Amino acid sequence: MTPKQPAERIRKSPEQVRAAVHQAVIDLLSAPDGAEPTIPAIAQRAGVNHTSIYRRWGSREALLADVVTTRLERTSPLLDTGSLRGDLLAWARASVDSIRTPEGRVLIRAVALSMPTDPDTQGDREEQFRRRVSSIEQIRQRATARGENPPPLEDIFDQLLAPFYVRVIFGIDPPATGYPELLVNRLLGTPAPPDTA
Amino acid sequence: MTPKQPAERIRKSPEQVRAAVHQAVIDLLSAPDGAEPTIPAIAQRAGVNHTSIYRRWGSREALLADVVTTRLERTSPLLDTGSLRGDLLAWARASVDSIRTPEGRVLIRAVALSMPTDPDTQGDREEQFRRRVSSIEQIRQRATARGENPPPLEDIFDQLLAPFYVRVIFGIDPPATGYPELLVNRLLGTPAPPDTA
DNA sequence: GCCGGGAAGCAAACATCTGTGCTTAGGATG
DNA sequence: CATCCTAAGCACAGATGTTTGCTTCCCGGC
Repeated sequence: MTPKQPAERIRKSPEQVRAAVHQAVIDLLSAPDGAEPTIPAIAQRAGVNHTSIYRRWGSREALLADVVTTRLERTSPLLDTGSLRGDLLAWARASVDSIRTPEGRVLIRAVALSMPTDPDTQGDREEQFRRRVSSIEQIRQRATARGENPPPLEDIFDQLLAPFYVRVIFGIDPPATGYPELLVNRLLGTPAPPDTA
Repeated sequence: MTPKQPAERIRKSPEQVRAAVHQAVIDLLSAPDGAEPTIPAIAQRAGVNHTSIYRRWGSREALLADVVTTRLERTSPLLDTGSLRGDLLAWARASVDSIRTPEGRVLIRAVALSMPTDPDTQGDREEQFRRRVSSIEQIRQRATARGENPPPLEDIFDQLLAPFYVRVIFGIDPPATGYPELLVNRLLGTPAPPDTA
């Protein structure tokens, strides 16, 4: 039996709870059987009482959404390279790098899984969708401001975003080299190479 | 209150149970909150005892997989049009039609959701994946036999399959007209238009 | 330094899901 | 037509997840 010192009984601050729970969610989504972790399991892993989670987030769905959006918003540097092609390439490269990590895959998957199908939450779904494509939208707007003529959002969605998501879902690794370039070239056409292809 | 005749107490035959349960799964996946239905809920909806489901399928995952594969295998006519482009177009049209129906969306979504992430079931995942792309593979093989030179599976996957899945997941309807043609043209190149570009 | 709001922790009730032993209907076989 | 075997239904028990009432601590303002 574990020695139980009375001093162990320290209460975590709200911020500590938040951080611990978020990390636990990521860990549990990444590591074990890939199944959606239960709230008691998350609580135990985070070392917090499960009631804290229930009271704070209310449901596992809300918790998952919170974790995912928090993490995703943290990883969007979205650098301005000065051209539409450059921006899209940078974005695609960042995405490919992301889905090469377990956490990245987990987040993408969680986004997909947390998208509800029912008409009730149509608003939520659109909100989620807009969040997910907001970087793309910014890239498009910048391009337009520059006088470039970016493809419609739907085209970028189909050709750039979709392959990432579906590969993550099916567990198909992206090609080892040149994948971002391949996708962007497909989308924009091959860029009149100055020397070689 | 519903009139409860004692004659209601009829036992369903195994085949009736199977059909009722399958239908209940589809209904529950389609209709209510889109969440994954529980076995008791499925049993109630199907009008069978939940133990019958537990004993027969063992787990909800297995049940879902059974329903999905059964349904999907039923809807794959896969006609031979005589050319790679024609076959792909037919496939894409069938897919678009499919994801315009609630049941089609539900099935796609269920496939995506049931794909496990963990390395333990790597075999299962590849099996599932192969099942899902088997029609594509057949189309490719037929094309090769004809002397045509079909694109690699991965390209078809990225450009034809991926948009369907991701649109279903995010709830984005495909363009009203010309979508299958658009995707196939992107994949194969525009087919030497006789009049205009 | 005292007080009050907010949130974490605890325990226990509550609901729900999962699984088991048993009975019995229904169909196949002889 | 009698019998056997499979699987459905029933009742109940065990496990797990969810929720609530209450206490205690931390962190502000006064």
